[in-house]
Amino acid sequence: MRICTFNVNSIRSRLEIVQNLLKDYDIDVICMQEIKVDNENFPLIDGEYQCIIHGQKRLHGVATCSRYPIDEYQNGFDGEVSEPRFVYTLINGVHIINIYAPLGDNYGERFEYKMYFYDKLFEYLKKFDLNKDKVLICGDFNISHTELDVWDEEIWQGEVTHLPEERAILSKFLDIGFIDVIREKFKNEKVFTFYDYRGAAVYKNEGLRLDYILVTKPLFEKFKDVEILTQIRRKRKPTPSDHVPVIAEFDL
DNA sequence: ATGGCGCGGGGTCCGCGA
Repeated sequence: MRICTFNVNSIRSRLEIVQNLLKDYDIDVICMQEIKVDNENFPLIDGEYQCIIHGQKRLHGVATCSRYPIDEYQNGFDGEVSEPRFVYTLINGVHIINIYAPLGDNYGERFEYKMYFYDKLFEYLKKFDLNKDKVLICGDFNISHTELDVWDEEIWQGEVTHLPEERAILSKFLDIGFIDVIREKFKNEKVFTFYDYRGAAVYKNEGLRLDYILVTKPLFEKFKDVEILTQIRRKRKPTPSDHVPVIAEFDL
């Protein structure tokens, strides 16, 4: 089973890239973030895939598309009426949570909303037995966990995505039993999943790792490999997203 | 590609992203 997470920065602008990705990398499930479209106008990516969409006009939005049957789903947290940033699906026995976390800011209103978002997520996780269930959380967390996740630790010290409270949230996922499969593979190596469009960041390797695939131990036992498709970000045509697709493979 | 941001809304700029 091959699961991809990809912040597409508009699905309508990235349709060709996504379609080629599904085909070239034999993807079973794709979790997309920042689709930037309402549910009605979400394009058909491939007739083989069924999509659970949580979108709105212009900003944010997530969608999970699968060529395996989707046995259960929920788009949006319980009672959530604000920004569309969450889709849950149950696919092939794996509880897949697709998130687009708010960016936040330096201790202003958006910082509070980011903390609120993660509170809601941890609340949602209480319905699972993390020691027994196969749970996968993936997406754009908008957090760079450690110095290995930023291209320049000094520059990013005290900046949004790398604030102590944000880094602590990522550590909390690990504390309650999740495993960061990218970090598991690239133990002491700087690897990035985001490069700002501005300032030629990708050509200078000035990246951040903001995207994660976190899995519980029962699923980690089936983990085979993870790939970060940086080459797609480096191409000029078709215009890439500022984020990089990441694919994890499981023996399921 | 020898450089350097891209997206959607209803637009010929603005707000947003990180």
